[in-house]
This record gives sequence, structure tokens and C-alpha cells, in this order.
Amino acid sequence: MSITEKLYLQIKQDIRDNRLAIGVALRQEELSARYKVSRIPVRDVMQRLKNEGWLRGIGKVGLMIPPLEAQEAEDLSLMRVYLEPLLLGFALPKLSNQAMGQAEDILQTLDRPGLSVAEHGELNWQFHACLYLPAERPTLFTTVANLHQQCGKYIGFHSVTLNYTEVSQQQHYQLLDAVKKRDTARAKRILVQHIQEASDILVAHLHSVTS
Amino acid sequence: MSITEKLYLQIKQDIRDNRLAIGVALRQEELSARYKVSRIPVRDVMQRLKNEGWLRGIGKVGLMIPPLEAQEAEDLSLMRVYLEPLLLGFALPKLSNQAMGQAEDILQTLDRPGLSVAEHGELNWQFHACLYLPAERPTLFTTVANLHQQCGKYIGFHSVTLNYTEVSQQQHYQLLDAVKKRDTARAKRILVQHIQEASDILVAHLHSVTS
DNA sequence: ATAATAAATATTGTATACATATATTGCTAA
DNA sequence: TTAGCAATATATGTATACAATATTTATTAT
Repeated sequence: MSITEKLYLQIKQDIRDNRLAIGVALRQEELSARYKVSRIPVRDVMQRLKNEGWLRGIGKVGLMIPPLEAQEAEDLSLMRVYLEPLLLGFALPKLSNQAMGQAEDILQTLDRPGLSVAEHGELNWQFHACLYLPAERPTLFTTVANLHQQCGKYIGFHSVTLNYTEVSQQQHYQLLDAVKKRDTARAKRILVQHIQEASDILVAHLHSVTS
Repeated sequence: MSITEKLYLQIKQDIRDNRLAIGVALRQEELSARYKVSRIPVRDVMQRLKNEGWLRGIGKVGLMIPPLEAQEAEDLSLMRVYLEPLLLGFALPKLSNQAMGQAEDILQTLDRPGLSVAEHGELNWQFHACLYLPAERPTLFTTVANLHQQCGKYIGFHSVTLNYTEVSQQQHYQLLDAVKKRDTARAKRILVQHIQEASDILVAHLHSVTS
């Protein structure tokens, strides 16, 4: 694994866990000193993180960690509400028993206590990805994957602060059940509800924090 | 304007205009020799173009210009069909007369004969952006902007090969008319039709070329 | 005192050079 | 003859050094 790759994961993690100050300009040299690497991998990583929504440019120089914004969370969820059912719809008829078994395995892993926020987020996405991949629509899939990725910024609140995991898991199992029965309409309904509810709680929480 | 920025525009243009071979590995050194710059800006640009869908990685080394694929065009359009009406819906109540005037100006510019493919694509996006920006939903807007950007790869076929401009312009004017009358439902309907029709023609064309 | 301009400082952009990783070719052994 | 391994060549990853650009501060003129 390259230095850049390690640095990428490290910085993303540090943003997630609030180990880097929000809203202030990040200097390449600061980071290169902090992480003991040269400025080149720092540059690469910052550019990538900027594209992925983890950092935002300020004026002409410097990047900052943008504050969490209710509206961003809302928009991300909104897009997921519209796009993910499409992907699920394409995937459902093609889903193999193996894929469904894998999805179930992931859910059971998610049931284990003591998962870190990062692990939880990763497993959550793996579950969804498992159901979407058989659609074989790479472009659509990639966009949805990006949306999930960006949602990752907010998942900390979500699963830890709000202890939403139980409800979420319940919906996951319901979704998987509908999928197994090839009940497209019901599966889509549950999925939309799953995304929407999580969004509502999160957005309300963000509003209460901000105001 | 930095070397990187100029190089970015140049290479994107060269991809659009088929001045770079499709499907073969692009070497950093080749490009750095071709464009008379060092490998660093080449690296930056290639990474950016990869993220934006203009290039695709092959194995562990090298990037290539992916061939045009009907399914990608279909997916991009599908996402636009679902997301753009949302944005238009949010924007419509907030749209100022100034913004609508600007939109009209852009349409009149689009009517001018002799526009290059790149100019046409740019103006087309400006028109849509003009209607979407007042929504003040930056996250949603950015995603839609990216989708348009990626559609740019296919616009060459679209407006030049297929001479679709007249129909497209007609729909643009209809859309603007509905917007002026604040007829949200009709505006959304026209927009969906606008995206869908263009998509259908393009996809059919791509299929006929591929098969 | 304030605004504008110029100089100085700090930060990022770019190039050259080197290290590392990957791929390809040729050789040896089965 | 072919498969596997090693060695060489080639491409990319990373660092150090330098250039350009932006920002801030200080000075001068109004």
C-alpha cells in the first residue's frame, strides 16, 4: 500500500473523528510535517478528498474541513432516495442466492457489539453494495457509491450519537426479506423509508446542534 | 491560469475531439512530452480526469480513454431524469426575472449558427445551470453538474452527428415558457421529456455504432 | 487617520532527480 | 516445448529544490 493511500485513509479517519480542526485552512506543509511525509502525497490526497467532498477550497489558497450542514445531509439523502431504488430494481431480478447469503452474513456481522464507527459505516455500505452490484450498472453504481461515501461524514452522529443502529438493522432485515421474496415494490418501499428515516433524524439533530 | 488548468482543458478537449487514441494506455511521460510540461501536472490532470469519468484505470498501471458506451449514456440520462426535476422544483419559486432573462439570452446565443461542439455544450449547461442555481442546493447542484459534465463526452454525437439542436432548442424555449409562468408540473414534464428524448436518440445511435 | 501601493513573507505550483513497483523478456529446467 | 523464475527495462510513486503566485504588512501620500 502506497504512502498516498495510507495517508488518504488516515486523514479521512482524522476528519471523521474530529482530530483536525473544522473551518480553518489546512496547509500542505503543516500536514506534511504532521504525517511525516513530503508535500506531494499530501497534495494528491487533499485534491482527492476535495473531489470527494471531505474538503472544500477557500478562496484561491488552502482547503478546509467544511462544517457539517443539515442541508448537505438532506441533499445527499434526497439523491439516495431517488437513485438507490432504481439500482435495487435493476438488481433484484438478477440477484443470486449467493449474493443474498453474503448480504445476510454482512448483516450478522453488523449485529456484533463493539464495532467502531468506521467499521459500521463500511459494513453498512457493503450490505447495500451487495444488493446493488448485480444490477451491473457501473455508472449508476459509482454515483450511488459516491453519495454513500459522502454520507460517511455524517454517520458518526448517526450510529453512535443517536444509537440508531437497532432500527437500522431491523430495516435491513426487512429489506433483505423482501428481496428474497423478489417483492420489488415492497423492497423499494422499505429502502426509501430506511434512507428517509435516517435522514430525518440526522437532519433534525444537525439543526438542533447548529441553531 | 496554471499549467495544470490549461493542460486539463486541453486534454479534455483532445479527448472530446478524438485526438487521443481510445482504449490504449496513456503514459505520463508520453503526455508530458506531447504537451511540453513535466509529469507532475500530467499526473494531477490524469487523476482529475479519472475521477470525472473521462479516463479509466486499466489494471494497476496506466489510464485509458474509455470507449463510448450506450449503457453509460443511459445511466447518466436516467440520473438526470430523476435529479434535475428536483432541482428545478426547488429553484422555480425563487427564480428572479433577472435569472430568466439571462436564461433567455443564453438561448438566443445558442441559436447563432456556427457554434463549435464545445461552445454548444457549454452554453447548454449554462442555460440549465441558470435555472438550477437559484435553488441554492449546492450539494444537489454539484452532483447534477458532474452528470452534465460527464454527458459532455457524448454531446459531440448528439448535436453535430445527429443534428438534434433544433428540437433541443424548441424544448428549451418551451421549458423557459413554463418556468416564466411558474407552471412547475409542466416545466418538470418538459424537462424530463427533454432529457429522455435526447437520451433515447443518443442510446439508439450508440447501439447502432457498436453492434 | 485611512486608503493605496509596494515590498516582504508565506504558500502553493512545477521541475528535476531518485526510489520503488510493475511488466516484459529471456533463460533455464522439467 | 512449455512453464516458471529471474533479470532487465519501463512506468509510476515520492522527495528535494526552485519558481511563481498570493497574502499580509508596512510605509507613504492624501
